[in-house]
Amino acid sequence: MPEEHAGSPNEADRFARAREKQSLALLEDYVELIGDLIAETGEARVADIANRMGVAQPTATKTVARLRREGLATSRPYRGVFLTDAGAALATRVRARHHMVIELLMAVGVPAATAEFDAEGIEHHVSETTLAAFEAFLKKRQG
Amino acid sequence: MPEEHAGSPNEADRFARAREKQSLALLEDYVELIGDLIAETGEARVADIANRMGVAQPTATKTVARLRREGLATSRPYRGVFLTDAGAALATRVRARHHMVIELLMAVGVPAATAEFDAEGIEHHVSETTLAAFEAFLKKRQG
DNA sequence: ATGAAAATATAGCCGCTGCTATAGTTTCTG
DNA sequence: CAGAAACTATAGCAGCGGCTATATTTTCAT
Repeated sequence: MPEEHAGSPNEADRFARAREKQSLALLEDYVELIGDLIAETGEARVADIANRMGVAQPTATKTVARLRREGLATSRPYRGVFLTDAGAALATRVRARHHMVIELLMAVGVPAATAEFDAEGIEHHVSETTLAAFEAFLKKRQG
Repeated sequence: MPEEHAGSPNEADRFARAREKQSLALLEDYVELIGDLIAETGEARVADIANRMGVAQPTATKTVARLRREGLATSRPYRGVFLTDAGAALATRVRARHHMVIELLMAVGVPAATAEFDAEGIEHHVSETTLAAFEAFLKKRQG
């Protein structure tokens, strides 16, 4: 018989889930940003990605390599970066969730600038269930 | 003159802030957990910490060493772990924020179990400003 | 009090995400 | 079209946070 100390849903599981979400967070940010760059300027160059992410250029290069390994992007040396179908689909989902989090935060009274800052970290940990709840809350409130 | 492409508050700054928050997240989790263990059982042993965090024992040992380096905890070999004043103060703040996030999520319609899961990752990215907004929202709604 | 069990520490491995320095390509310009 | 500038890739370093395997210490029972 296990102990089941504090929080109801197994504490270790909660932490494990948070760790897992975190490992995907960076990929989600990159995919969203690459999608934005392509939409804005027609292409996503490593230098632009690095600049917008606020990291050194080799860091961006390395992460793009990981995106390739994960099947989210393609790229040829000295050329731009492109999203695969999976990458584009992820970008779309991530962008929608990002905006929803910002809207929810503002709806409960968080100033816009703060909402944009905090959303950057929060979004990656919002589950489908929570996202649906946010959507319903916003709809009821202003719909 | 900088470009200022997409999001209003400098995008790179947002990412930098999220990375910084993330680097503190693990320490916050450990400090909160150690405080809980001491409150519940009178002491925090490495084995218990590892078990509750869902990691292997050497991982917990290593992180406790980091807590010591950061001035948040003390420990002597083969003995329990204790919080410094700074560690205890952090634990209190973290616990309060954690509960506030769960309450806010439930207040906007997220099921309790989901709220507890998602809060584990979300809490670390909630700023003081956002926390205050949550508090005001809850007060107005049910106070 | 001694030997077994439990707890902790140490060593050494891995991948990720940063970084700087430098080499190699492409692109632009005079 | 050649040299400079800009961009990208590669090499190599560091810290973090996982892991397993193993050594050490403490605790518990006989």
